[in-house]
Amino acid sequence: MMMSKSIFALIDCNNFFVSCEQIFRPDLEGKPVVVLSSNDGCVVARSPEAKALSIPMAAPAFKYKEILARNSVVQFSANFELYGDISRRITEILTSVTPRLEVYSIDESFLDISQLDITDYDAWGQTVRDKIKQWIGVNVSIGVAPTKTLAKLASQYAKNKGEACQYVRGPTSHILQDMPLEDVWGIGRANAPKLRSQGLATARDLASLTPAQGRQLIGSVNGERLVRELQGQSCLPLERIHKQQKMISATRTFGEDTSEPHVVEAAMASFAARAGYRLRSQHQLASKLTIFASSSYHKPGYKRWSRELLLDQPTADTGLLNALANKLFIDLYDGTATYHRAGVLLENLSPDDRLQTDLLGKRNPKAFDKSKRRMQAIDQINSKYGQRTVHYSAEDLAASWQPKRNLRSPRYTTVWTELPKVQIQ
DNA sequence: TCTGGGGTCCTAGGACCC
DNA sequence: TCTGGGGTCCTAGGACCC
Repeated sequence: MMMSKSIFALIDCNNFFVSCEQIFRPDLEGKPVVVLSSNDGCVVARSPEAKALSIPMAAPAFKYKEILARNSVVQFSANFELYGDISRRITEILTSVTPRLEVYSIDESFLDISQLDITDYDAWGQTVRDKIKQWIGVNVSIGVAPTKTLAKLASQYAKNKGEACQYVRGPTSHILQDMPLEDVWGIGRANAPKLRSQGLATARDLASLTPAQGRQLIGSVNGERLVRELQGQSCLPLERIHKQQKMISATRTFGEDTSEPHVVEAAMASFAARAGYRLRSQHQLASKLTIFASSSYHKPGYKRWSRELLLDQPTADTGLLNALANKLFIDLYDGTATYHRAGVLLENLSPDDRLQTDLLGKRNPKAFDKSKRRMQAIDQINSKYGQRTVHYSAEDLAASWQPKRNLRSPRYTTVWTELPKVQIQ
């Protein structure tokens, strides 16, 4: 039997967060623009003009204050409501290209295009790019190859060259020779120097290893898979089925450090509410709850505290999560620490459609149904009238922990009061 | 003064069991 | 000298991704 050869396309949005901001601010086209992480701490997206100023990815904004000011770099606080909505619209277009699609991250999707009748990948890529540019206003770079790892590499190359699409047929492509091994998907900070010390330098060098050497040098099955993928042998299938998440977390660095227990308690209550909401929207229950708090990693005496709890009955009830998180915090609080960051983690997730009854009879289906209805009511009200219309009073104990995002743009597409205004003259 | 947030997977090693 | 061996399960921590 002939196996048809797989062909993947990776569609990668260029400077995605910055591109989203520029959709509604065309006046910023061609200008240096950056988007900052929570608390306006780090640079997480840069326009080409900002990259040209040698502002690195993840640069702490305060260290680059001078450069940002001197070059009139326009700065935004991250606006994830907006980016998520733009991302969803791009996914819609890609789904019309082929339903065989994997949304890999907010700004990247893999398509399985093996079954599409394409004779000229460059022309096909150009069409897809033009459509997304015209309908959404975001530029993408596209890589086409027989494996996901090669498609990643190809799109990276296209982006660097300012081209719409790059096709990589296999490991002998010159593109592998020009690509430093640091840029290969799966080679990170720890492995790159190790490989360099072995005399390896490029993607081509990695592709010339045997799978066994890959396993030995990079470690574990990942190393073996990575080498095979670079050689053109597809090991990473398209993951179409929406996988259930294994963990849900809500964590924040505070707007200002605090020693006040009630401030941290308010934060924990908000984290529990946020995590609980996300748990319910995925129709899951959690039976492990962890809270943590830490001092600043960048100050001497960095310390991290955590407490965890296994529930004998899985839940998605914010009220309960809240109460338990608070109990854990009272146990954790030592009265002397200065807290910089904290969070709530939910694990041991299971589907919420059936509540397993246990032999000891600890589980109470009636209480479970009541909680479920209560949470549904709260979620419905909040989705109709806006986030936090109904919330737990513990969240109101303090607001000073909330991260600063003074430079956030309007949520143009998801909040009525923040719609773009059009002026007709 | 000021350094993000949210994930996944893998492995080593300890606990435990027979 | 020498102290069983083999299996499973769980967790912590590392490495990676965007």
